[in-house]
Amino acid sequence: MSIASDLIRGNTETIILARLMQGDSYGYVINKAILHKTDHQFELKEATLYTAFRRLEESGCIHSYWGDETTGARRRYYSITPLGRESYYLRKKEWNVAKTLIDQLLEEEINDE
Amino acid sequence: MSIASDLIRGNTETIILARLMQGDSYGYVINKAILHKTDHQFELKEATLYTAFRRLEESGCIHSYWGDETTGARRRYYSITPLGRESYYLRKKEWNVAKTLIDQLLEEEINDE
DNA sequence: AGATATACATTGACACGCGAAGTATAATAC
DNA sequence: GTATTATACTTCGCGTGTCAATGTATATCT
Repeated sequence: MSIASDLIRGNTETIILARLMQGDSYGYVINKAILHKTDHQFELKEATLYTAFRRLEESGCIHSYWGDETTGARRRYYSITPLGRESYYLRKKEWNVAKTLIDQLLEEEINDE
Repeated sequence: MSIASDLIRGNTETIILARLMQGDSYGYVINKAILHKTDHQFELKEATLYTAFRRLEESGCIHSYWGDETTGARRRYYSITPLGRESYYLRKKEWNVAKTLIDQLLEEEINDE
């Protein structure tokens, strides 16, 4: 059972930020890490990943620079900014609030009064 | 702190189904119930609610009929179908899986290897 | 030489949430 | 008696995020 797009929506950026909290990295590796961490149950699609990077950079949450690889394909590295860290904590808090509310609303209670 | 649109996305239909698991009801009351259940922290916007009803009916998860009120505004009642019940359980399962995966991915682990 | 893995980018379609505006009836206030 | 508020549903159009598809480019493996 794969995870529906509409359910990760609103979390992709936070997922990326979480990864960058551990240190600078780049798209391909971040995606592989997500795949690995979820036992291949979930992956961000490339287009989704790279457009999320754009948004995060535009909003000042991350900063990018080209790696100095002398071999292999070029890599665009990303590092999280102070604003990004702040945003990460806030988003996590929001997620936890939302999670609780949704759990509450999905209950099939027999009587709620 | 209100709940972001992108975070409830994918759950609105399940929320409605959860309400209808308790018995037939209509839009206005369902919305008030949600508001009440979450201590006014969350409500489905009218447009969202009613378009979700449309989708659910189109997909055969719910069935609607006009109430026979002799006074007040007309009410369109909804009842959940067997398919709707099935769908409700499935969506809840999916939500729980997604929740776990997302929680896992949002962890700011110091070392994951 | 051809296939596969690495690595990033862009376009266009699609779906959902929602602000805004509208319709209609009944109850309450002044 | 009319103005406001609550009840109740509907539709239009915009914004945003996901993703399939396609393309570019390099290195390694067979």
